[in-house]
Amino acid sequence: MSHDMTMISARLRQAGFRVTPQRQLILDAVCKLGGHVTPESVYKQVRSITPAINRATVYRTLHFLTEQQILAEMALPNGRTGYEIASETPHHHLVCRQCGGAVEITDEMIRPLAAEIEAQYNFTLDIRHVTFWGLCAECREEK
Amino acid sequence: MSHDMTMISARLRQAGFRVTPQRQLILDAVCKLGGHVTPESVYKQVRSITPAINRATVYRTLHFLTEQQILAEMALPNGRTGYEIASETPHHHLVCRQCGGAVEITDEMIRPLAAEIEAQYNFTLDIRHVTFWGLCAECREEK
DNA sequence: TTTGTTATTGCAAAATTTTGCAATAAGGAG
DNA sequence: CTCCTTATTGCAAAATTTTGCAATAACAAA
Repeated sequence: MSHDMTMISARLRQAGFRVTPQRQLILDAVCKLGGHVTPESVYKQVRSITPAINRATVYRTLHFLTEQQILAEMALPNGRTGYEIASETPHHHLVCRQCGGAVEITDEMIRPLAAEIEAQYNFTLDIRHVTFWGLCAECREEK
Repeated sequence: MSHDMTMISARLRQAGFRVTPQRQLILDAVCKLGGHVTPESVYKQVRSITPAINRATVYRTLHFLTEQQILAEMALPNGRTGYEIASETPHHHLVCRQCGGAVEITDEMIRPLAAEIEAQYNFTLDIRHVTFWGLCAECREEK
């Protein structure tokens, strides 16, 4: 999953935000690294390209891009926060609290629940990413 | 929702853990404060009773009690982690990303999804607490 | 009660993340 | 191309959270 910078730039400017070199570098880094990245891994990756970036900017930009739905935030097994490129078709994770392994599940799976919540609580779900915890098959056997 | 210290003590000792004054104080504090507490609010509460406790112990104990399913961990609107007494009947939260308000939803609601995930992925869900994000009715109107 | 094992704590330092504020620079208007 | 407004960054300090290790103290067994 990659990113279309032209599209994204237009969207951001449209909304009154600015497209800075830092934001581009950070987004590139997330793509380059692929999968689930941490603020620290992004910082290191960007740093390997240029020293012209501050750690605080990485944190702030990661939050920002998440709000803009360009990235998705996710709970990592160690209790920290990870990020990934937000795909148009959202997906969710089953994380094993024993081995830390993660399995993806499709959005269709939780759609019925989303609809019910919406109807019953008049609450507009914004399920870009949900993490469920549990035990994977292997770890369960070991017990 | 309160806690039965006798019961809990037995359970912990049974599993080879120890029942220390710190753990009791922290559990008391969570109950006394009620609802969703933060590590800092627990620390302050305990401190107001006795200075005999360290901040690191609060963090470690909160984690520990969560693993023991005596507490439940939850994502707070500001991105930090909160805790609450784990009720026998688990429940989940809808958190509004605009106003930060939280609504509880019952476990029955997500049970069907849990069953499907279990069947399809052979993954034992451990849904003690799930947080869904979105927009509450009021905040949606304001847009 | 006393003793021995080892889970737990306190402490101090490191690691991670957030925040206020002045300086900088993106990008729309002229 | 130049100017202006103000969104964004860098910096430094604060706040939050985790971790290694030696000292302490639960509690099971004798």
